[in-house]
Amino acid sequence: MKRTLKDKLKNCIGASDMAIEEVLACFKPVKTKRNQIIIDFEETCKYYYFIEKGSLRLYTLNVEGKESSRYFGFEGNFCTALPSFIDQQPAMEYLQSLEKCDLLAISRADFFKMVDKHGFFARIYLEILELGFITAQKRIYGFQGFDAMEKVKWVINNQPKLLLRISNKMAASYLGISPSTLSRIKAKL
Amino acid sequence: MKRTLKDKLKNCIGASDMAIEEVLACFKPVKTKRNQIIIDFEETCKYYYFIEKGSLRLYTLNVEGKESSRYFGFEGNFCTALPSFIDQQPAMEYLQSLEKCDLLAISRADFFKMVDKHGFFARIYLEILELGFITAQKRIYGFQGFDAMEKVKWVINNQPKLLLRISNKMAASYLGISPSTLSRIKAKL
DNA sequence: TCAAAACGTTGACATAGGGCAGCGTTATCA
DNA sequence: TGATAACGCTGCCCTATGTCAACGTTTTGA
Repeated sequence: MKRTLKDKLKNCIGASDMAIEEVLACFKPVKTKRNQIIIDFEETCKYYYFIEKGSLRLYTLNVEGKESSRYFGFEGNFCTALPSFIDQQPAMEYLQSLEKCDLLAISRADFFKMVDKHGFFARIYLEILELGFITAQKRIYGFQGFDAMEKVKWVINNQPKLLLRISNKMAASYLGISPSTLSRIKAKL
Repeated sequence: MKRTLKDKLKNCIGASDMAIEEVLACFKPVKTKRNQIIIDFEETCKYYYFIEKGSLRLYTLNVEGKESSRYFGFEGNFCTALPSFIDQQPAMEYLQSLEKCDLLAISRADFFKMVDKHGFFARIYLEILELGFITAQKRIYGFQGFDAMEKVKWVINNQPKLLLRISNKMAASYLGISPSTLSRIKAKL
């Protein structure tokens, strides 16, 4: 049930068995259906999720109702509407399951309690932030001023799993191009 | 000389005068000319900079030599090629002064020493990362699938100082539109 | 297991915005 | 402070990509 998360924690330097058990105990199992909205647009995010099985997507809708995806999470990833989780404002985005998922949820209070109490968990949080920041910067540079073809190539190089596991429609909304354009580009390569 | 930084540190909760002095002592003054390259493309970033006076820009060049800007820092901001500072890879971007600047530089070693030693400084680092992450996410959502006009409006709302202090050319390279388009849009508003 | 809905692909068409050039204004630094 | 270079604005033209529609295929869940 918590196999994947436990393995992940065990790989941390300086994490005693007892500390790991204490952290693990904070995570409660949550099962979702396919296409279930886990965090709604107006909602304030209360949990951090770990994906034991399945996949999640973070996306938002612009004024005309067009989707824009910013993150896809798979087995072994942490995932939540982080800006909202951090400063407790309405998420202004959706967290959605793409398949049936086995998630593990930790409440915000428990999360920051563990961050304060256990150095190894604080380091996990720091690494999530560092990695999130770096990925976002790369994506900004990787997309800015490139045409559709180059963006697709960028994703193939930087997140090869993505185009394989995600529908065309969603990948297009991640790339910021229309599904037809993505389809045409795929045909050329 | 370190007036602005000192004031900033004094506003931190749980920062004793002694701890503040110890942190301050790690920052060495650096003066720059206008348009000086502070971190070069291939360089690995060794310092974190605090801006006492002046302004900085982070940008990169794509294959065709086109500029893409991702951050503008002003008085009171911290600024560095953070991805490179974190994982000690070549920056793949430039840090440039936009005016004569008074900077304060802390070495990577000292920086992380202070993060480990002083809770209040660790919190500053965490806040930089959290804010950087949140800003990057907002920018991704704010730019994705919007036309040039809407992007300009977005920046006016979210970073009002930017268009006032930055040249058209650089603002355009931040927005991912051409200077001519930015010019035309400004004429309409 | 099958009907209905969602999705992917492709063609025709429309358009936002890029590139370039010319001109006047502003900024730079020797 | 003045010569030179950089910048901002605007008109013209052109291309990449969005929109829409049609059609066949795949997926879904009752």
